Amino acid sequence: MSQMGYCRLMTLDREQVLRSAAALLTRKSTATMDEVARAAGIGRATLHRHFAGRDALVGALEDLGIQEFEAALDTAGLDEGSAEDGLRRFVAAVQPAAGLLSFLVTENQLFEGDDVNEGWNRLDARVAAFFRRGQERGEIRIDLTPAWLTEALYGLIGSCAWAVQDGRVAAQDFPYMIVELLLGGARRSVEK
Amino acid sequence: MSQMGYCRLMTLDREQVLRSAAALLTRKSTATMDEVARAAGIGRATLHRHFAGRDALVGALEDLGIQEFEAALDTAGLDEGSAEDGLRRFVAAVQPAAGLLSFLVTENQLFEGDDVNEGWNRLDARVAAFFRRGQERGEIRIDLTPAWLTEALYGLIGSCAWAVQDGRVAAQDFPYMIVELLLGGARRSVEK
DNA sequence: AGTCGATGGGACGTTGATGTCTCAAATGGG
DNA sequence: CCCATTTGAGACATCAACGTCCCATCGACT
Repeated sequence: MSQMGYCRLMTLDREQVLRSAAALLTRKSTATMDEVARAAGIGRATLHRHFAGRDALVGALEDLGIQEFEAALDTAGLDEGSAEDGLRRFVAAVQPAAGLLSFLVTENQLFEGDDVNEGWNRLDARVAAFFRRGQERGEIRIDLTPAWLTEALYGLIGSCAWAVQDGRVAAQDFPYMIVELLLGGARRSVEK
Repeated sequence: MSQMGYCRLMTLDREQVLRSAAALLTRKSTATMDEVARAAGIGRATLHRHFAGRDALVGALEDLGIQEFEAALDTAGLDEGSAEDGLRRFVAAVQPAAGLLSFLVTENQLFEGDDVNEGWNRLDARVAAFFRRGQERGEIRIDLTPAWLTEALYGLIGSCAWAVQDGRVAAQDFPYMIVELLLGGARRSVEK
């Protein structure tokens, strides 16, 4: 009747399975349930005991991604200091989850928007609000809408995550490449 | 047995089928062969007479995308005038094919890189060379590698195409949003 | 040692997409 | 007006992935 130890072990396993599934699906988004199970070192039956099906797995992955994204937003402290420093801290904090986020974004795109997880709306709103505050404080251009800047940030995170995986960008340059391009742009100006 | 819906449209050119397939797969990348056929206004059998299978269809779509991408590069005249003007012309020229390009990029990502169409390498090389020339002429920052700028351009094109499709960005702002962000960045500086 | 629960492997049946085939009907040219 | 070609629709087999189930095995706790 020792439910305590039993439950804790289960959740740990579930967490590990989720991590390895994220790592695999990040690289191969069409991976089979069997491949996911093998990658986690468990049998397909056990995988189905943890997650009712593929939808449930992707759903759990979605929750995990949203949670990590939100945690990155929280720990970054977007509003402390300049917009640039806040964004730099955020991108650095979100880097470990970048691949997962990229996977979830494309997964969401081909999902016929019935019941989208409202967590995305909350995150979008936080990021867009960050850019809007930057505009109000005169740090961010006003001719680029917060919605577009948010979308562009996601796109750059996904592109850079893929470039890192392909070896075209060094992992340590991830935050620099994204923030410098998003904020500073590629144009070489006199004062820089 | 008069099928009223189909009498009107006679021999549909392979080109037209490709166009409608591109338009559909851009929105729903997992569309069925049957859906592709219906979207083109033809039967599934006829679709198979034009393209041996799904792989052949995607391959033809790939060739079409590469061709349009290259045509955009040619008509834009990247090297005429400043890098900014060249990029602006190119993004405007590539806008009609942006959705297709986005589809092909993600399709290529989940493709286990066996025999990648070498057309992509050629296009990547041209774009990267454009950025490199901009660096040599002092117009482009040298701390952002041409490979990353190329990747970022693709990412921004895909993100903006999706944002336009979702109504978050006006179609007429497509070139402006991309070029301004990629070259100028979001930071509000004094001289701007 | 004995028991209980979890695991993994495998064997199902089901589903959805694919590719191939045939045939009737429609089209267009001669 | 007739005939060759093309088309759409449907039937059919195939295949891969999914989801479910069973059972032998293993590990942990008593």
